[in-house]
Amino acid sequence: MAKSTKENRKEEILEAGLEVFAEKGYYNATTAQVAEKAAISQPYVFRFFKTKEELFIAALDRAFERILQTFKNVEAKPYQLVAKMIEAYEELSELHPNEIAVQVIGVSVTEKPIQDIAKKGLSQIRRYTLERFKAAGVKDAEREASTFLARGMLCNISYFLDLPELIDGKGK
Amino acid sequence: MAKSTKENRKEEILEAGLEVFAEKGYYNATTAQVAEKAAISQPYVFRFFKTKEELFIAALDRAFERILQTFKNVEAKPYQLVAKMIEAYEELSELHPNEIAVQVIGVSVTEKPIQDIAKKGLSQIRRYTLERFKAAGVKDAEREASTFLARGMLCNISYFLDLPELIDGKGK
DNA sequence: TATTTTTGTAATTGATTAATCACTAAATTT
DNA sequence: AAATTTAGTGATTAATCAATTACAAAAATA
Repeated sequence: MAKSTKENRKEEILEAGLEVFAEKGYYNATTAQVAEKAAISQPYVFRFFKTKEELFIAALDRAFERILQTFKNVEAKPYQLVAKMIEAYEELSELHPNEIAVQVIGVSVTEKPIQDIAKKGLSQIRRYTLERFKAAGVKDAEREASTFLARGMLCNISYFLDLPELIDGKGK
Repeated sequence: MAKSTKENRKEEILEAGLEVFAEKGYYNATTAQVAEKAAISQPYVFRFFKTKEELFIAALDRAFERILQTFKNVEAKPYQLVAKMIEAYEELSELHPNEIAVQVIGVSVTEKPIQDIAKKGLSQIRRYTLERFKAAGVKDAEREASTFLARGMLCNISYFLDLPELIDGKGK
């Protein structure tokens, strides 16, 4: 059985944070709830993250990092690239639903340092997708990339609000 | 010069609320800031809206109501329907930027009564758009409607985050 | 085994803010 | 002009919570 190292503890708290933030949002989540989920005392959270904001940033950053990495791992022949990327996204959102929720939440938080992470995340995804589309010879790559991003965000929202009707069931 | 009737006052507070919420988000907006912008005392806000939540709901509801109405007012021949609707949306977002911001904010607030308004608003827009597209004989109307909604939401986010690069400059 | 470092908690604080209360002045009605 | 309703404010409260402090026990080290 693995011993609870320092990094290990930090990871547990981050994971607890993801859960609580996903459920309650940034402002309604309390550090006490995070602590409880991580099975430690409330003040101990601050030994690993200086502020609640810093903890949320770590969570948001992970969410964006993972989705970008997921896209980078997609291998596909040009003609099936878009389909494969959608597939990768769908897989990820089943595997890490909390990270999806945190993305939605992060976008409308007004604290500057958090907003900056959200901006960076969205920018990177958009940039990477565009490059990939271009390289695959996708027609009208600019538009396809922003539509791809847009539909992805709407999926996230639809998941977060529990409003499945927002997206069309049967894909094109 | 128009006298300040009761309805008039309520309207002023709602307008002030829209401004403050758009700038600070739901949780960071204080009723004192709303009051200041409306040039009244903080407690007086509560004579018109029982709670801060109720004020936000009124603001969010107005935002969704306006966008739906805007779409309903669009007249266009079938082949130019989509273009006209995009045009209408763009006009509206220049005319009422605060309502756009409030839509983004409303989507990730976790208070149930607020979330319900957001769900209703999105649902209605999606439903109406779909009907309209179908009636105009748009091919693959389901998909076009959700793409339309998705791109609209991404526009809102891109506006709220001040991240214009998210959407492709030159429309197709 | 004495000392220091690490891991952890209980108790407290300090700031914030929605909402209420207690009240006054001005209109309006009788 | 007395009585009542309407419009409005200053002061207060009650709750919440992020963050700090002060401490204790266990582990590691000398």
